[in-house]
This record gives sequence, C-alpha cells and structure tokens, in this order.
Amino acid sequence: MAESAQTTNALLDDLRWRGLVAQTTDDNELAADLNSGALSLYCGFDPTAASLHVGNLVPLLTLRRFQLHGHRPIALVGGATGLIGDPSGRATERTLNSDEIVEDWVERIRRQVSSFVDLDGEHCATVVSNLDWTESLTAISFLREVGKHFSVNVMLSKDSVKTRLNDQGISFTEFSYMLLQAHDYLELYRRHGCRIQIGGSDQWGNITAGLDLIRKVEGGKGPRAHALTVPLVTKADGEKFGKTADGAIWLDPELTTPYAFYQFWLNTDDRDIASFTKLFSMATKAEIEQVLEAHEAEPFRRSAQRGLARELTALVHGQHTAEQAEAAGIALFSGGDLSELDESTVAAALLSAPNAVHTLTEPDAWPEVVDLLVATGLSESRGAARRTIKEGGAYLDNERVTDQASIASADQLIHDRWWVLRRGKRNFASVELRR
RNA sequence: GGCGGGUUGCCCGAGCGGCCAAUGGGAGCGGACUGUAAAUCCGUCGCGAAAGCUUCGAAGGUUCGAAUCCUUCACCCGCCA
Repeated sequence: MAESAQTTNALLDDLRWRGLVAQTTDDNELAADLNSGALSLYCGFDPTAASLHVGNLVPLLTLRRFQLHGHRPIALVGGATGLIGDPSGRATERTLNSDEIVEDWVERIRRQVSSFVDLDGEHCATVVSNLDWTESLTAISFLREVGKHFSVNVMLSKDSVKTRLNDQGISFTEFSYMLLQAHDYLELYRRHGCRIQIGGSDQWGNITAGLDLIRKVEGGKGPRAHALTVPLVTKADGEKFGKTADGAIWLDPELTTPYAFYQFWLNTDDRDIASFTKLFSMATKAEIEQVLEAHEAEPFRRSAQRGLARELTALVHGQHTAEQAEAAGIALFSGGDLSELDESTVAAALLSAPNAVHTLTEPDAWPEVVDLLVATGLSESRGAARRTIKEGGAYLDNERVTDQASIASADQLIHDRWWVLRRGKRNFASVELRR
C-alpha cells in the first residue's frame, strides 16, 4: 500500500496525546481543514438535569481547547432534543419531562455552558438552542425533508437502537432522536458554516447520521463536515466516573458545594491521575509531564491531585472560591487547629463545606451531638448518628465522641461560634451557634 | 385484543400464611493500616432511647395472623393476533 502524505495539526496532536480522541472522520482531511483557518464546531448538551456534571467537562473543555486554537465553538443546548430523550448509552427508555422543567433546565445549562467558552473577541463562541429551528417544524415537513433521507435499515443498525431492540425496547420517540440531532448538524452547517461536531463516544451514531444528512441534501457540493468524539472517562476501579455515593458531582454549586467538588478531584485514585490530568487540565503537555513526574516520585504528596483540584475548582467556581475550598480542606485536615486561623478565614472555610445553624432557645439548652450530625447532613438519621458514635467515627472539635448521649458544649466552639463536626476520616461539617 | 411471566430494601436477588424488618451478594458507611489513595481485615447497614411504628408496584379483601392467598388497577417483559 502506498504511503499517503500525513497531514498533521497541532491541536489534533495535542488532543490525541491527552487521550481526548476516541473516533474521528478522515484524519487527514480533518487535519487539513483545521490547518486551513478558523472553523466552527459544535457540541450539544441536552437538559437531562438542572445542571451539567463533571463528565460533561470533557466535551465542554474540548470546545474550549478548539477555541484557544483559533476556532469558533458553538455550544448547543438541547431545548428540543431534551424533550425527546437520547437513547444512546441507555438500557431503558427515559421518562419524559414536562415542558416547564425542560425549559428551566435549558436556561440553567445555557448559563453554565456560557462560562466555559469565550463569548467575545475574534473567535467568539455562540450558544444556541435547537428549539430555535425545531419548534416551528411541522410533522409533515419534518417527515418529508428530514425523514425521507433516513433508511430505517441503517437506523436499526446503530448501536443506540440495536442494544435496545434486544433488551427493553425503544419507543418511536427515542428512535427518532437521531433524526433531530442530524437535523441540528445540518442547520448549524447552513446557518453558521459549522463543520465539526464533537461529542462523547456514545454520540458517534448520532453525529454520523448528521454527516450523512448533510452529504445527501447538500449533494457533496459544500465544504466537508467532520466528526470527532471524546472518550468516555473510565476509572481504574471500574466504577462510573463522576458518581459518588451522594450522586453525581455537579457543576452547580447549589448541588455540589465547591468544597465537595475540590475534594472529589483531590481524592482521585493514583491509577487515574495521569489520564485525568491529561483529559481535564488546560496546562500544556510540558507542564503536565512535569507534574506527573513529580507525582510519581512522591505519590504520597498527591501534588498532581491537588493541582487538578485547584485548577478545575477555579475554572468552574472561580479563583476566590477555589482558594476557600482548598483552605477549608487544609484547615480541616491539618488536625483541627482552626482557632489559630483568623475568624474570617475560618468562616469562609466552614461555609464552603456542609453547614447548619443551631439557635439556642434557652441559655443552657445545649444540643446533642447526635442532632448536630443529623442537622448537618453528616448522618441520615439519629439512629445512623448513634451508630457512627458507637463505631468510633464521630468527632467534635477533632475529638472522638464516645458517648451516644454527648452534648455539645461551649468550650468546644471555635471562635466561640462554630462547632466543627466530622464523620469518619474526611466528612466535615460545621454548625454555627446563635444565642 | 388474547395468552403466559413479572413488579421485594440503593442495586442484583431469595422468600411462597406465623420462626420475616425480611437469606445471600454488591455498593455504601465506620474502625484498623495508610497518603483525605489503593489493597486487605473487622464491624455495620428501615425509623425509634425504648415500647413500638412503617416497609416487599397501588388500592381493597380473606385470616387470630399476609411479602406470601383472593379481587381490581397500574406498569414491565415474552408469545400470538
């Protein structure tokens, strides 16, 4: 076989090195087109919840990487597709959400997404909703203009559909999802000259459906359109990435506190830290190699975990909040000498972790430790709180609580105002006393 | 539309009239070890201080007593039309 000339592109090379490329359409053509100037590319985010989560950071930050290399990202929020439900990667049919809920989620996600790309300047990004061009579409015109280009035979062979046919079944609604997404790509191709769609690797089928549609209706006359998927993040222990016992790690600080967000990254398994740093950090290859080298030399310092936690918390929640989340962690884990820190630092640190308020109704009505554990959410019930004490896992002011009937007292307060509670080794919370 | 199978605690899954708050596994949680890691070992795992209360798709019923029997309803899966 003849050697064909390999076209290279710095961005693609960097993405590959990071492990961010799962599949692409023709490598050479993609590289050549990326070299030829600023391209528009898009990635869709469906409103399946009130917030995006850490898993969404992979495609989201990939958009950002493209923008930093001089391309124009379009973040699409699925105002229309969110009403239908993507079958990709799911074993069961989704339950439909109401229009109002989806509408609310679209707004929230639109705001979230906006903070990850630069909306101003030469290569300014745009945020769109596919409801803009889908809402006015009638069933008849959709079937005639979009549906006619799809072969059910081909649709049935797509992974997202095939797995469902063998298993739980699939409704016509979800079956049609790929037509909507294909149509989105076509619309963006026409409206914005969008020529690359990126997405998670489970989106490959939907993305190529779009490529096929563009090729068919545009007759191959226009510029080439491409597809690039990013991998599903996998963990060494086989668990799903981004999920903890308490649920997903959300980007919304109302759903996942910045403290918890920081701790999530800090607790990254050694076996995963190299791949996570490459996938998530915006640092350069040289910088990352240095960080990982230092980590391998002294893994117990967890410098790489710390660096990633710091960077991503700052990116998602802002520099100042990230510093507080880090300060909180350091203060809480350093042995509990919180009273040595000045009061405002303590306050900021404690408020970035779970917290509650206890109002003293009578001068000497000091609360039970058990109730404080429940109030802060450290324990789910009084029974669970007592169990924790019995097991030796409850701490107040960094002292192990041994008696299930213990009462919190004034001399255990930090700065005469906060009780610092802990369950196990690393679950902290505070209660502010109001007299 | 017809026939058959199913719906049990966070998940999987036993139970088939009292000994069932419900076997077992996984996840989770706590302890020991450690690096706020991994692995391992030990403990724990509906609510309640207790008496007791609420759970086995939903609502009724039979019975001294039901997750277990009956009726209706809802949902899921399969086969046939």
